[in-house]
Amino acid sequence: MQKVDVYKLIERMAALIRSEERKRCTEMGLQVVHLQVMDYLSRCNKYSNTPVALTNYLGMTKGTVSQTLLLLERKGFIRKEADLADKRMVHLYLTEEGLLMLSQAYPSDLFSNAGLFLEVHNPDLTEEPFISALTALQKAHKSNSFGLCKTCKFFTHTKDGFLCGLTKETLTQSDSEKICQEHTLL
Amino acid sequence: MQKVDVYKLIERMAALIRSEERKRCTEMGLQVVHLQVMDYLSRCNKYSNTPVALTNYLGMTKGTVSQTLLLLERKGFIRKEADLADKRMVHLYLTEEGLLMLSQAYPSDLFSNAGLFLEVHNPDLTEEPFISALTALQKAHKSNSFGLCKTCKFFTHTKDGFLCGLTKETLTQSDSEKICQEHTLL
DNA sequence: CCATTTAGTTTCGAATCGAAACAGGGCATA
DNA sequence: TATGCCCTGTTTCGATTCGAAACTAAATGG
Repeated sequence: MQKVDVYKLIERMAALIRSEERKRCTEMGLQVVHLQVMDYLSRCNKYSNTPVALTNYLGMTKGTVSQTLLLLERKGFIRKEADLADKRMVHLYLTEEGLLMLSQAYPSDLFSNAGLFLEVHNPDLTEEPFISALTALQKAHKSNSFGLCKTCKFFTHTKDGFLCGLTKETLTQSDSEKICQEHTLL
Repeated sequence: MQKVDVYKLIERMAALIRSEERKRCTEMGLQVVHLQVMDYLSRCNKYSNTPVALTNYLGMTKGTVSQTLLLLERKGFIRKEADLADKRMVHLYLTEEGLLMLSQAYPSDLFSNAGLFLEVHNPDLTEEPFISALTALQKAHKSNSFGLCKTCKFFTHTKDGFLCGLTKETLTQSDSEKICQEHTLL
């Protein structure tokens, strides 16, 4: 089998998801980028909630990201906080309103319905092939892979929890399941 | 296993693909929507190359699609042709320049590199789980599923080829492997 | 034959988007 | 400590996207 075909299938799924997202966003008076930003902020860890990380994640220019963040802040969906150590940096947080809006605009019923179909028609389907496909894609992606913290090569177990080998900080269970901009495979 | 998690993985792949697409488009002086439109036109069949189909496929309003098409036409990437039977309808075609631009902007090396990784690290990976996931997503998607012609319930085999049960027209091999806006499962 | 639906365009104002210039903090090195 | 470079983020500009709504014209269906 041509392994490229797998990604054709994934692209088609991505197109369907995108279309659903767009319709949702239009109903809520949002742009698709807004949803992407808020979704990212809800799933990234404390090292990755900065405008630069967003710039890399979305593949846009920093000027554009700056504009979008300005608007989201005006609308009250996100909040900026200066970094105490490095005064150049800014950390972004979803507000209560932002979280609410995200939960309404996110097409979770599309996924849960599709999940139900799978449950019924393909009960022995496992996550493994999808994890393999994601890992391969992350490796092929030239810039950052934006993977989950716990799948990073700097992630280690210690006697009382988890540790990031890059920042030497201890991590909580929740930290370890979030997206990190420093994520590196192998 | 929660089958919803499969779609979390797919979403992450979609985000990586999107980011790569955006960077490619920026380099080529395109908007992401332009690539999406041209990619769709290169993969849809003769029933589905109209502005309305694009509107449904992308989930945008028809006014926006009309604008985008105007620009792509000005740039010489697409060509419009009036439908002979129904004078309200317009058919869209990629020009030579459009095809060339598409082949340059499309992140095919990302997919072929990822495919190579899979070839090496997961040689017994099959397409089946991905097909199942796509089918489930198409069923869960409220509006059109935009699937391949040959997976449609109106698609039938005849003694000298293929037939669309909806239009009663015979189909070529190439037709049967393209995206159709009338695609219906089951 | 007339009302309704459908395909597509036009117009408007807000927002996106990339490019480029800018401000200012960190940091290395001389 | 001073200089220069890199990094993070903002601002400004003009072209384009985007949705909403009004519009034209062709098909459809009583």
